[in-house]
Amino acid sequence: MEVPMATLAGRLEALTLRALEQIVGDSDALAAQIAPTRDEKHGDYQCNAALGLARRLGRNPRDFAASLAEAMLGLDESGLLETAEVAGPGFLNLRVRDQALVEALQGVGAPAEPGGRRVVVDYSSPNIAKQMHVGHLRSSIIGDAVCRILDHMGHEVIRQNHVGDWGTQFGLLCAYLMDRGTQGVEVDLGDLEALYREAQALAGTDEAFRERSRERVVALHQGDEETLATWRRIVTTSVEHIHQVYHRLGLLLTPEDMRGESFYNPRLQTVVEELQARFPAGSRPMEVVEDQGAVCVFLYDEQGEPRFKNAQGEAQPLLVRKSDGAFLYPTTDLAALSFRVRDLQADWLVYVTDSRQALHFQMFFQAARDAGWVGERTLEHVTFGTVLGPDGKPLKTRSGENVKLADLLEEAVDRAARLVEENEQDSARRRGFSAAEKRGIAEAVGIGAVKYADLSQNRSSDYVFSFDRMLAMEGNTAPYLMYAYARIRSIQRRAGELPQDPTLLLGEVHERRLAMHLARLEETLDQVVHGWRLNLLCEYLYGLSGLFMKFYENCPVLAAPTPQVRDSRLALCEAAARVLQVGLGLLGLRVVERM
RNA sequence: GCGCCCAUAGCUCAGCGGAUAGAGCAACUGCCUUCUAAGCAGUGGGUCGGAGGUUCGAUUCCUCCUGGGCGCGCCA
Repeated sequence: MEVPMATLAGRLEALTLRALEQIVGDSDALAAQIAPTRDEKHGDYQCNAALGLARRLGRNPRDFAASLAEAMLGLDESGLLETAEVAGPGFLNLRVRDQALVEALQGVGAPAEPGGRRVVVDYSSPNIAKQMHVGHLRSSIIGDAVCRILDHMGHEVIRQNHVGDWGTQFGLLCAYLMDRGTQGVEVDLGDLEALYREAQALAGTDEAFRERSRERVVALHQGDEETLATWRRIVTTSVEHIHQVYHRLGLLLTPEDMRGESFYNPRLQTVVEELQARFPAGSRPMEVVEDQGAVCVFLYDEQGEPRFKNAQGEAQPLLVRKSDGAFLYPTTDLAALSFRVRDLQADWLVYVTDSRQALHFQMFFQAARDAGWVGERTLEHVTFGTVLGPDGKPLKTRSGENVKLADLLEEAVDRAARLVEENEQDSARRRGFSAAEKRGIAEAVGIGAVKYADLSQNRSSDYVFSFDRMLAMEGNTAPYLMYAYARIRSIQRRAGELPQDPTLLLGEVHERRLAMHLARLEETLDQVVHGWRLNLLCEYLYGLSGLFMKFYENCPVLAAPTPQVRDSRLALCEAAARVLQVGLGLLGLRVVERM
C-alpha cells in the first residue's frame, strides 16, 4: 500500500526502504514495517524489518538492526530522525525530530488536491412507499462517511441512492389505489403505509386482486400512463419524506443522487440478452441457461467446478429472469454496475449494505467480472451487522414493528435536549444558553451521538442500540469529542486575536504527545480506507480528545509562562480544533462552538 | 449439508504478525477562588471459547472442535 509522502509514517517508510536497499541490495521482498509505538518510551515509531530479514539473511537481528539504524541516519538528509535505537530482540525504535513533527503539522486537516479516482458509492437505498426505518440507518451513516473520506482524499465521488421503487409491491399498491379511485387525491406517507397493509391483507384472501396486482406490475413496466401516474404520486410523496430524514441526519444525499431501480428498467432486457448471447449453455467460466422457465447464470471456477452451491449441494445459479418474465434484484444490480462503469465511467465501485447480502454480492460481482465488465476496476462490498434491541434481537418497537428512523432521531434529540436542560438547571454548570442555542446543541449532540455510536463499532458486528450509552458524557461518545472541541473554542474566544504563524514549542510532554497525534490524521485515514474500518477514525479522534484534555489540565494556555509559549499553545489548540472538526466532519458529525 | 460473520475484564466493546492485551461503564479514592468538572489523576479486575499447527514472535495467520448469529432457485 502506498503511503503519501507527506505523512511521518510515509517518510519513515521511504527512508527505511532506501536504507534496506543500501544494506541488502535490491530485493523485491523488502518491507519497511513502520508502525507507531504502543509505548512512548520506545520512541515515536518502530521499525520491525530487522527481525525477520536478519533471519532470512542468516545474520544476527540486533547487529542487522544496528546497521540499518546507521544507514538510516546516514541517508536522512531532511533531518527526520532524532534517534534510531536498537531494542529488545531487534526492534528499531525511532524518534522523530521536533522540527520534522512541526513541519508535518503544516496544513494538517486540509483536503487532498483533486485528482484521485472516480468512485461510485451506493448507499442508503431505502424503499419507496415506506417510512425509513432503523434498517436503513447503518448504510446511510456508513456510506455517507465513506463519501466524505473519499472526497477528502481527493477522489471524485458519485453518490448513488439505489432506491427500491419498482418491485412487485408497487403492483399491489397501484392496483389498490386504482381500485379505490384515489387518483388526484393527495396521499401522505402514513396513508400509503396503511393502504399497503390493507392491500397486502386483501392479496392474502382475494385471488382476483392478486391477479390485478400482477397486471399492474406488467402495466407499470410497459409504461402504461395511468399506472405510471399513480406510481409517480407514490414516489413523490416518499422522496419528500426520505429527504426530510436525510436532512435531519445530515447526509450528503440529494434528490439528484437518487437513481432507483426503475431507472434501469429499460436496460434489463439488454443485460439478459447480452449474457445469453455471449455465454450460451456449456460456456465457461459462466453459462446462461433456462431452467424451469427462469434464466439462470451458473458460475464456475478455474477447475470448472461450480463456485456456488445450494443447500442440496447442487450448483446454485444467479437468477436474472423469473419464469413469468419479470426481472430480479441481480438483473438490476448487473444493469446498474454496467451503467456505473460504462456511463458514469467509474473505476471504483463501493456498495454499502448489510452483511446478509454478502452471498448475493459475491455472486453478482463474480458474474460481472466473468462477463468482462469489471476489468481492473475495484469492487467493494462494505457490509455491516444488525442493530439489535435490548433483547439481543433485531431492534423493533414493542408492538413488533420496525422502529421508524424519524422517531428514533426525534428521541435522540429529545434526550440530548434534556441533558442540556439539566446542565442549565445546575448553577455550577449553567452557561446561559438561549432557547435557540439549546436546540442547536441538542440537535448536533443527539444526531451526532446516534451516528458516532454506529461508526465507532466494528462494522462487521451487530450492536445493541442504547440511547443511554451513546449519549453518555464519558467515554468514547460523540458528546465527549464535541465537548473537547467546545473547550478549545472557549479558550480561543478568551484569547481574542490568534497569533500569526507562531513557533511551535514542544517542550512539555503533553504538548509533544498532542502534536504527534495531530500529525497522524492522514496516516490514520490511509488505514481507515483499507477495509473501511471507520471505527479507527473514531478511535483516533477519541485519542485526540483525551490527549487534548490532558494538555488542557497540565498546560495553561492563556496563563502560559511566556508569550512565546502562550502563542505556541494557542497554535496547538487551533490545530487540535481543526483536526477535531475535520475528523468529525468526515464521519458526518457537526461540532458546536459551545456546549 | 455448504458458505460468511462472531466468541477478549462483571457489562459494552477496541486491538486483522511485534515489546508488560487496552478503553468506557459499574465499584472505590482524590482534584472546581486558575482557560467549560459533559473534565482530570489514581486503585482493583483477563487460562484473549477449546485443542493443535506455522513463525524469531500469535488475541491476530492456518486446521479441527464447541457455542451463537446470518445466508443458500424464481423477495430485495
